[in-house]
Amino acid sequence: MKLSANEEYGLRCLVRLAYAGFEERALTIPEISQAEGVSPAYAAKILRVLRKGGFVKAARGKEGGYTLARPAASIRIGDVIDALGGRLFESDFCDSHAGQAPICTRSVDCSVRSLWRAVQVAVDQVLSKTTLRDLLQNEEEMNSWVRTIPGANGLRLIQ
Amino acid sequence: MKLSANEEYGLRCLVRLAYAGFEERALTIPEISQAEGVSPAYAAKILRVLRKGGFVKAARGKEGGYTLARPAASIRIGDVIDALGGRLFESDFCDSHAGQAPICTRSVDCSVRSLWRAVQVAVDQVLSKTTLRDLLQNEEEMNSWVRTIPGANGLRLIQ
DNA sequence: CCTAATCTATACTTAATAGTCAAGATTACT
DNA sequence: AGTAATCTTGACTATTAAGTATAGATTAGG
Ligand code: FES
Ligand code: FES
Repeated sequence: MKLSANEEYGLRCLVRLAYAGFEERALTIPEISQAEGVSPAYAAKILRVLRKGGFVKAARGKEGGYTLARPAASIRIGDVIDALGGRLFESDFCDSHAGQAPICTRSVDCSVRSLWRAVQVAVDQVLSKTTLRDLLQNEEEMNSWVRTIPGANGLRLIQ
Repeated sequence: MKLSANEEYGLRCLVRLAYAGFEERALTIPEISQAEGVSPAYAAKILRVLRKGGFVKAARGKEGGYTLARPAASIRIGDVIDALGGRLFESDFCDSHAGQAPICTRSVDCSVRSLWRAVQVAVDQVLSKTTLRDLLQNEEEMNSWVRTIPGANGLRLIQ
């Protein structure tokens, strides 16, 4: 249960593109690569995932580059993370972790499964209510905003 | 951001040991291995992590086996998951994902970091309030119980 | 039409996780 | 003491994720 590199870099790239969108500007792979400190080839690989997910669009050739495919406010971070790193508790998780048994021997009635669902719901609670637009604020604004998420009341962000 | 195999199997083993504990019974590696459908060698590897984490204790030799190191009610699932799979948003995550730059170029004021913290808190909200004891109920009881977690009110478990 | 700047696709290498294997150490029982 | 059942350890292999390399396709502008 760890954030993946794809999730981290992918989201950072999107935020950058959203900012560039304010000035109607496209960003090229070299630009993004340098801004995030990753290799151009790796940036390209990440951008491809974002393009296939429908979050950004690309223009080729001179004067080309990447822009958001739709307004930042309509891009749910939950969807972005799904595209970049899959779900925490995939629907086939129990099937694929059944070892040699046909399925978790407790599968008809499994409290562990119930716990994973609860964790997944808790994560979705935050991610599905956050849009790319919400990430275009400074950290402090973001901290207060996140506390207003219903179901996440009382979250304490001091770590 | 995916559950790891260690987390899944480790937690399942622990639940099994908790049930065996009701009858003051130790479970051997072959027993656990067969019950969970994984190889004995793999079960041994997982049990080792749990032992090093202080959740189970082992007795060697004939009549040996594994038992819980302390009462199920005092084993926080959050701690177990930390031992088995690390944290979602490790404290050095941003440092180790800075690419060639010394750190995320937005690091003094990063809304993405704030989001990751919020997700981590949401996960902790569930896991730190759940003990192994809570997992010793059937799935339905577990579903209702999980809804009572403060801060997770209104969670909907239908997936 | 040619060129330079750009994205695209696939294959490759490296690192991390998942899972196996084999040799050793401890204990109960006879 | 001897034996069989048990855990312990470290090294090994396989699979997946992270990151690189290279050749090709598209476009603006001269
Ligand atoms: S059904 Fe998935 S852990 Fe039991
Ligand atoms: S500081 Fe971690 S993503 Fe910006």
